[in-house]
Amino acid sequence: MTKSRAQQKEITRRQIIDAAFRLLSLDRSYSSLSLREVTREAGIAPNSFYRHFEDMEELGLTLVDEGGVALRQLMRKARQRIEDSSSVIRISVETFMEFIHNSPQVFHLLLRERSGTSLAFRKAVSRELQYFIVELADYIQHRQNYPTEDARIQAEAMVILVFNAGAEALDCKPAELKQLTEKAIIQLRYIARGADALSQVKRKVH
Amino acid sequence: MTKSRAQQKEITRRQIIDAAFRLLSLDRSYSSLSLREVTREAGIAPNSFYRHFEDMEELGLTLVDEGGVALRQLMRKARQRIEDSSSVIRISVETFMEFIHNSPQVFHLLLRERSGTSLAFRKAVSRELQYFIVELADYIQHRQNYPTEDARIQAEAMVILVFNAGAEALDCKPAELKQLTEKAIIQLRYIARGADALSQVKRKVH
DNA sequence: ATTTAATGTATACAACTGTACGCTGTAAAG
DNA sequence: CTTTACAGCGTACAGTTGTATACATTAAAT
Repeated sequence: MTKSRAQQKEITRRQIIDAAFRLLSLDRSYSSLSLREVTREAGIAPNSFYRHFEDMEELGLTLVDEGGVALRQLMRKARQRIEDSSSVIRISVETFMEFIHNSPQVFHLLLRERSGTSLAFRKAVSRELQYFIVELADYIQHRQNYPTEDARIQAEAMVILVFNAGAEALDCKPAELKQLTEKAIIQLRYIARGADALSQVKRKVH
Repeated sequence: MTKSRAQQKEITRRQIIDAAFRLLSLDRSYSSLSLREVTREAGIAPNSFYRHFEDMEELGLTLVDEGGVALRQLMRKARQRIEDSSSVIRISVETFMEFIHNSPQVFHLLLRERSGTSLAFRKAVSRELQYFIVELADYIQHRQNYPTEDARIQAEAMVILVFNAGAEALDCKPAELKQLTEKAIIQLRYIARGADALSQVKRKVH
């Protein structure tokens, strides 16, 4: 049986996406990739690219999307692990650091395009981050019943700090990785504790 | 009197540096600039570039350096302002946000090259950040006499969060800027308060 | 069975890049 | 005054880029 047209197209599309991910590394950002480079890596003719994406931008947004999905899947597993453990913070941070270790390309993409030159990219990455922030804020609010706004501000700080620890992890030796994780955990505990203390003050005043 | 040779060279060098800064914007990162583009903006011949810098990388490192100097100068002014005020955190964050507003190009550069493709750039930006972190850690340690390590972790979290607020500020409407500043201030207070609480626990245990 | 439509290719081109080479003018050194 | 050294320019070249156009193949629609 020969492949259907749609199937074959999907295969080629995947080749392009995978090729692009493969090309990302410590010293290669998405914006530094050329269309031809991607098609070369994918093993197709330059013009064939246009049969699947209008732009390098469109491909990039697809990558961000896929990266986001992968990240969310992993963090869902983290939540399962949390149920067996005492420390939410520790499990979450460690899971995230594992993700970065296992698929650094995805994190490279998100990290760099978060402050990149394309507004569409920035928005896309921001959306992925918001996903985590909202979820974490819900968790916090549900657990400690803070005001919504406070929970969100707290969640945001936490996500940013974990993200930052990930960024540092990319450049550091594997030996220092553990230390980096511990640092992030301490930082999140500062925030959790501080938010706790300050929200109690608030309630007394009211 | 005609200009001395060294003087004229310095002038041209400045033209290159200024041109590069001028070209940086929301949708133009340093790594996306070409050598020819910079020389065009500077009003010199492409080859003249080499009389002053070996590389675009060398120019870029110079820009990071200059940006760092400008930033440090401003924060020194902030410290003067602090003496007249009660809130260290508020003054520092507001001063930083003003800096970003006044010279966004410098911040763009630091923000993007912090996670860019050049190791030298990343190290250079990291050095600038360390400068703030160490200084802030000293301040914290002196004021609350924390353990050195704890103060550093706390300072790092603070600097990261302020830097992040700056990143968000670049993309937001001027009206939301105030709100962003307040958010960062709250986040830093969480950290300050949390670190306080946790270090007291530590002392009791010892 | 014939036509249609779409995936993929090869060729081509103009734009842009970094930089090598050689020249000019002139400040500085002798 | 003569010589040297060097900032700056013009030309040139090979390499890369995005993409327009035309064409081949073949699954799907008629």
